[in-house]
Amino acid sequence: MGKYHHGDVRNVLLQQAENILNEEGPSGLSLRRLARLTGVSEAAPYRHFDGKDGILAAVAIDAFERFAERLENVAANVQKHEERIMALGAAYVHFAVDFPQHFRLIFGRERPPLDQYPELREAADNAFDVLQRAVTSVNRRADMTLNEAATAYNRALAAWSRAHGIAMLVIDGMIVPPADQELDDFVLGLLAEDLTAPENS
Amino acid sequence: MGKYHHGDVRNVLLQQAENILNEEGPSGLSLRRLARLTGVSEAAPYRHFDGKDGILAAVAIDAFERFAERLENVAANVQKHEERIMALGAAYVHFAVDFPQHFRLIFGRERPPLDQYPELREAADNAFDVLQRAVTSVNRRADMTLNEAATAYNRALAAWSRAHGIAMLVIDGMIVPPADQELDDFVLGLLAEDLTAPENS
DNA sequence: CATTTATGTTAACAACATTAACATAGTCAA
DNA sequence: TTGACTATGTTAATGTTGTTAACATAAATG
Repeated sequence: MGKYHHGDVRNVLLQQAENILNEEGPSGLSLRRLARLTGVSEAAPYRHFDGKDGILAAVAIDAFERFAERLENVAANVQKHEERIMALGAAYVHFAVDFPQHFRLIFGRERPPLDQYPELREAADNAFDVLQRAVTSVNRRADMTLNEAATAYNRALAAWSRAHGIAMLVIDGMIVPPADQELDDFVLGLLAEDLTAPENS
Repeated sequence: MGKYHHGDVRNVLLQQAENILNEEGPSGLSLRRLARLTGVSEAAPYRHFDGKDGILAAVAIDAFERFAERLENVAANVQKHEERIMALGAAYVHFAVDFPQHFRLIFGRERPPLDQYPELREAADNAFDVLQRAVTSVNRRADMTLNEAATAYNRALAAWSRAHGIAMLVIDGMIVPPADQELDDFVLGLLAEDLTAPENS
């Protein structure tokens, strides 16, 4: 009775899952509803994914890849070290603003456990490697002292956490970027603030 | 048959809910299990809370209050402006590390909508006011130019987002604070990094 | 062509949030 | 005190969820 091979059911499910996720977040994504919307029986998704976590993992992998791609592009196109750090931070936040649910998924606790999905772990490691490499590359020289290396590492962490904090607070609506300014400029301004500088900047 | 008035059921439920939340996060908190663990019927919680969101709201209010309390203490006890910003950032992260689930609850998307729980909104506003006020108080002088005021505001945002980013990445396990260093010192170091400074700091 | 595998189905299960219908303890006015 | 009202408890029901089992058929493979 049922139609078989309506096309690439797996991809249709995945695409539909991304749509739902974008609008309602991971908790609003119900497997049964997903199946219904896709026009397939309620148990069909289990033939293509390892349950709900499996679908979330697939979406997260996709998100990690797009995320890494963007960062790589930016890192490759900005030569000067300081500028590259800044540009990466801006791109980081920009991605979060463009795909807030995906961003939350890859960082939040609804992300399926990395050790249960090797491809997910790989995608995650790759994205963070891109980030870390791009930030520390210039600093990592053979003749660095231990202290200098530690400093370079701290810089990477500082840059990363700043971008992450801005991203989170913006997509949570706690920080509202000014309407009369480009998002990137706003982010660059925040990243460049030096809290130890005198007050009259 | 059933015992009535086992004591303060509302508070027992709330306490139990906090326990469960600490161990398993908001998704692991099931109303029915909560009721069972509390030794009360499965519908009883609905007499004391507005469903699951109601319980989460109550927990979140509690968390906001503890959070604000800590920040207020720190702000009141540190006089120098730069030092206060830093100390607040450290306290911010420290709270997140001490109560990761509560921190996630008050910032994440599982937090019940503020406009449905006025007390929750009040608690949230209060916490952020404490933060904002403590960071900008010294800068906000009557004779400030518009530009100076904007700068002060940006500083507050920068401080906030940095602390938030560190907090998030640490409790998500993406950043692992060195074991041989006090958490506060580690955080202070990251907060003080100036990304625009020359590389050999 | 026969068999195996991939992919679909329906039906069932247990857990969940929520609500309705009902019962009793505590409170308070008459 | 008594009688009504309210607060707080109960059980039972509804509808949704994730997941699995039992079954059916298309596609691939020998």
